[in-house]
Amino acid sequence: MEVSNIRHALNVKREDDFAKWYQEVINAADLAEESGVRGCMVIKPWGYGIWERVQRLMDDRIKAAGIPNAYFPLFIPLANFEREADHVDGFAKEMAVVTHHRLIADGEGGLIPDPEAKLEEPLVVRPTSETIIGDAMARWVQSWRDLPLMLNQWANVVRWEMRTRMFLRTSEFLWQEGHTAHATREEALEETHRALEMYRACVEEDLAMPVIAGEKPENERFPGADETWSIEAMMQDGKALQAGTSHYLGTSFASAAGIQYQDKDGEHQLCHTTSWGTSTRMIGGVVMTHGDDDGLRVPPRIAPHQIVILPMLRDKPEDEAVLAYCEDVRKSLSGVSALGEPIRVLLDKTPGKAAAKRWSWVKKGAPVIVEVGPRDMENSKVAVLRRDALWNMDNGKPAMTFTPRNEFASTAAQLLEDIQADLFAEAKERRDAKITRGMTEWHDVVNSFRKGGKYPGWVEVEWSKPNGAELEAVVEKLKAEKLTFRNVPRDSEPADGICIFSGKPAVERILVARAY
RNA sequence: CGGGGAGUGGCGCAGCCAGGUAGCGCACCUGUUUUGGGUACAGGGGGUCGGAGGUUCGAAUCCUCUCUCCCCGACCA
Repeated sequence: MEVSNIRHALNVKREDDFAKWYQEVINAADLAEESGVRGCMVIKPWGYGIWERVQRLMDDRIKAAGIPNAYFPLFIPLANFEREADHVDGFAKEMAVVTHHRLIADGEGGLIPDPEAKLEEPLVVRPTSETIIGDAMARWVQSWRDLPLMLNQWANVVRWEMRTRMFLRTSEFLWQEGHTAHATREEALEETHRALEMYRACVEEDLAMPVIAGEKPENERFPGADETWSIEAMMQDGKALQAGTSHYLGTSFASAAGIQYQDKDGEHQLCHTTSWGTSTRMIGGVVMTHGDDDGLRVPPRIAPHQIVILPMLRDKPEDEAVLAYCEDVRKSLSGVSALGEPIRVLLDKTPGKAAAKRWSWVKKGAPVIVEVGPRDMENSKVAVLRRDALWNMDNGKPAMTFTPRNEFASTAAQLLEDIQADLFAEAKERRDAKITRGMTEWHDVVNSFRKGGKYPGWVEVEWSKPNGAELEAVVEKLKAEKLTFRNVPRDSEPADGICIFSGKPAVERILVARAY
């Protein structure tokens, strides 16, 4: 299919070593780097710019749902976690704790925490904010008129993970956490689903990453939640990535924090709460969904620069004219909107060889690269390179299209919309081809993962949704094959067969996959 | 935390086993060359070898401790 003389921008190909390729893209695209602090990364401008775009688009959706932002403390009193037993069980093993508030010299040129300055009560660096936001909600909710109470926070959180991976699992990460309190279970569930749907829309429409929304089985629930829902994306190696979660917390957190209200009859009632979050992990998902052997491909909606204009400067007198021509091209785009927003154009005047700059933008994944040389100027044209269709398969060279300059401005919006749509379609097609349905024997599932090639994808099976010891046994069975349950797809067909694990009548269909 | 691997100029690596103050490719700087485009040649700048301690006349090379990263496992919204 692919001509062999293509000289790709990366040294590692996806099919040769996916993990190494992932690292290389993050490097080559200038997204982030190691910080020297265990499990923590430095997010570089291009990576952070993408995050800011994601943040903006998600925040718009949250605000459109009528949920305002607020900010709560980074430090949470230890005692807060002791109130909800399941919650503390879930997070105890991975909490960073502040125990002192002062340093003193150790006498050997170093510094140590001052034993005299030990905190009465240790403070936990938030791994999530249910407990501290719950405190506030308890104060803020008195009457049924105060409900629903809906809040969102953009923040950093810390979870002391054993093994970290850039963007996918870092000790500190950036995220958004929504927290709501409602009068009834029905309203809280409705909010849980509204948040889930908001995530699905944002990730599919903005990040161009196809996901499957559904409910997590009991063993995968958020600590303390009654129901956990997720959106699951398939990476190019067939593994699953949880890209967002939404939880119905029942009344357990309300009970722990005392979030209650007086209803119209004057009776005290516990609130039903929800929480939901998405994080910088989504950036890792974008890399593993849209990246290729030449680096990253950023979907136009989340690209900090959608079009990069590259003047072919050669330290010659005509450089000035080329630059002026590029300025004109940029100006011609200034009134143009694409995908509902003013188009974002960068004229890259930084010194350096034009060819090297071109490849750096290819690796970063700018959706459209426009090259302009003296000859283009002479012909009133621009050379357009689509990052999502980089190569001319006939000659193995970059697929440049020479477009009349006045035509380019009028077609740019459509071009970006096409790229956004094509990236999504490509990812969706790849994913759908890798989901297997209809298996009724467990050993067939095992074989499909063992022998189904390098990247076997997912399998959807029917099961009887057991709990307790029976569920544990099933989870162990999965574990033995390095498999996990992902979710029960929201819109899957009803079950009509038997449980693949027990042979009992099945009650639903559930996705099984290897996961990040 | 268990097993394995690795940390040498910006990036990728060699040197280490048989210790004598560092080398290659890319990138970078200067000049020339080339000019529908990841050109070529010549010259040049930059590192004290993750960190600390030890052995030694002398350590990137040997020993001890420690930090960090990668892979597998365990663990994990």
